[in-house]
Amino acid sequence: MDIIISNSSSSPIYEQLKTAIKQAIFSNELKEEEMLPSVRMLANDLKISFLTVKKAYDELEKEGFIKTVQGKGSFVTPKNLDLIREEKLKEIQKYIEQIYNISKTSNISKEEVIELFKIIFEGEDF
Amino acid sequence: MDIIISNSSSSPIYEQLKTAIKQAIFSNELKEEEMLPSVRMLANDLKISFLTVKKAYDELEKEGFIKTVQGKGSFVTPKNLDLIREEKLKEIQKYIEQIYNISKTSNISKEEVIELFKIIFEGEDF
DNA sequence: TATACTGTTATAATATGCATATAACAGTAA
DNA sequence: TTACTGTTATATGCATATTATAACAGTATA
Repeated sequence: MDIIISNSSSSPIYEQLKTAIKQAIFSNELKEEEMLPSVRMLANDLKISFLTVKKAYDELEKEGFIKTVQGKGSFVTPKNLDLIREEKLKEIQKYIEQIYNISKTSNISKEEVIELFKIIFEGEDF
Repeated sequence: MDIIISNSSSSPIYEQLKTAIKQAIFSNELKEEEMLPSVRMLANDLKISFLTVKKAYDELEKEGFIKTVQGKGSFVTPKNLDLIREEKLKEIQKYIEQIYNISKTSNISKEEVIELFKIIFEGEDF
């Protein structure tokens, strides 16, 4: 698993980790039931605290992506297509929120945004 | 200038201020060369610290929206707003393209994207 | 059972960002 | 001079992120 963590990034390390691991799961780089690196190993590799890794793992478990068993390790949850879809929807939602913020402060109307949507989504009706 | 600041908002007060002032500039509620409320006046009105207002003003100046002169006040920069608009439209277009790519590869329908769009843009006057 | 891995928990320390209060300083205009 | 402007310095409170350290607990295996 190739993970690059940036200290200078505005987003916290544990968030960057979560994103990287989700991507690895989506791309099947981390397969179903596969064990993730142990919190200490990964922390060591990335030169960060194991507590930060644990925080990322804890949240990934809450979101249903992995399952952790004390004494054994953390494992990729058998793929749940609905979960992946939900995740992608959240991604899209974030983009739309960014668009909303830009339009709000740039005098760009909802209709103009819709027009762009139409062009990119190829002439289908909204 | 009607500005509403929410303490419970997730975004910092100075960001909310910046957004509100940009909107006022684009809507021509604040006209070119017009003086903005003084940091202390506005801080008083909004029941916040003048340092918070100053932070917002400082960033707005860096972004080219206003110009501050010590002893006189802060003034709306004469500006080619159309140029800013064009740049922002291009930014939005890039985001929509990203959304298109995600939806295409994740079995997410155009209708679902529109639904999200509606929820986020809902009830806003443009 | 001893060991070497796993994860868990508690505590303390540090850094950063946001926001505040206060006080003093500096420029502008009447 | 007075009364507005903005500027700067210092200190405090608070939340979040991250860290180090140490001790504890479960699992697998030689």
